[in-house]
Amino acid sequence: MEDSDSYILESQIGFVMRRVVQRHIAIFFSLIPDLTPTQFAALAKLCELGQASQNELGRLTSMDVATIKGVVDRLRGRGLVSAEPLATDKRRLILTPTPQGKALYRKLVSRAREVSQQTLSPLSEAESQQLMMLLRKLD
Amino acid sequence: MEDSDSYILESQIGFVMRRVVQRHIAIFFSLIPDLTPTQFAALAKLCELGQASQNELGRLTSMDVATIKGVVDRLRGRGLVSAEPLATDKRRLILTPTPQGKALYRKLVSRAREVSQQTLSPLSEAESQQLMMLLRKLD
DNA sequence: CAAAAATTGTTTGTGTACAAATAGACTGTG
DNA sequence: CACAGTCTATTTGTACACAAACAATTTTTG
Repeated sequence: MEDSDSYILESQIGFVMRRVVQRHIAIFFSLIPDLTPTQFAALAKLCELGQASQNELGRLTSMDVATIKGVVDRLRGRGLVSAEPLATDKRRLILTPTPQGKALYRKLVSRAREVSQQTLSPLSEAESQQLMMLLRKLD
Repeated sequence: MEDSDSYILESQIGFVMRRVVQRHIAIFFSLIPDLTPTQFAALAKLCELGQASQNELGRLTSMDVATIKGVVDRLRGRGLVSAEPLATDKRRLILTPTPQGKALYRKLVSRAREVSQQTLSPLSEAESQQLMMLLRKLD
């Protein structure tokens, strides 16, 4: 019966994940103060693709239309991404990384790998793989 | 050498966690549209404690001073939490859940448990425990 | 006890994140 | 071909999240 007494906030998956994400973002910032994780994700995906519409980039990086707009605007504002409307489909805004965007990405990518590594550093290799496998199932 | 080619955004712990958190928040909202996860966390912890200063509540729920202020302001605005300065230490703002706050918490707590359960539903019991154990190490 | 240090809370500014509404452009089907 | 439905992007509003700076108040310590 004492149903409400058994709710331990600290044991809830959402609470723990929020804390782990906070730690991860702090590590990211310590190694890559230049960009936020979200901005880096958008830039990385765009560099991988070479080119994409804003909407497409949002879908591929799991960002809402409003969110990706803000992120892209900031990347454009810093000259890392250029944008122009597509002639054959006037709805779309085609994004391309600028040379500076590509250069920055190349410069940061090894540090980004380091971020993932540091985040997982309390775990063994086997544990890290286990964790990734489990998280993927919740994706 | 082709170092930058081997960065797979989708395999990075940060990216995957961001997606898992997004899914969790969506589940939370579907079952508990009344409050955000953050608001519920603050209310839950305050109900557990009976009483706390704003700063203390923030620390216990892993919220920054500015964040906890916003969250508490909204809970106060809805009459779920009451606040008054502490006589013996005029810096502190003592928070207490109102009767409505307590009632809402009691009403929602079983649904909150359901949120955690649904979030973990793609995993077996053993896998869920494994995941929680691994996440705790990253905390 | 007095000055230095620490704590609590507020404010401001930037950056996600999502819902909902809108406008313009395309696509498909009748 | 028309028009209903879909897609892309923008805008607005709300809610975290954190850094940095500030004021007021303890607490520490020399």
